[in-house]
Amino acid sequence: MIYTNFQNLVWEALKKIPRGRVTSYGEIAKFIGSPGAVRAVGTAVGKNPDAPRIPCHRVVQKGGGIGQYSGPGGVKAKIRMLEDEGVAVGGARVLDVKQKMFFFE
DNA sequence: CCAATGACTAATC
DNA sequence: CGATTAGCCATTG
Repeated sequence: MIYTNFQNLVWEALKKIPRGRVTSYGEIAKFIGSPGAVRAVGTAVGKNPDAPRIPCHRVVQKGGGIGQYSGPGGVKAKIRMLEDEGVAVGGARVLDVKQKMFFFE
């Protein structure tokens, strides 16, 4: 399986997210040069090989919503990993999202 | 090339 | 707050 360039860009962006921080699909889309391709970004993230180097669980919805997670454990595991990294999560939502949200440079 | 799909977002109800 | 609708774009068959 050969991955597309779009997917590589998305995963490159994911690797830049520091531990204990989260980002939104929209930010990634903007960073890779396609501000409106949030749907495509979500699809690309979901197809990632789930390698340890790609922290796909640090990607949440713009308003702080957890969103989805295709890995083992689903959304539940995603929340757990975030909390484990120091991101406070209440229900299916990041509490201090404005503070934890990471923006690419 | 056309149609369907999906880890999104914003607007409405 | 949850459900629905409509736009959005890259990928896939």
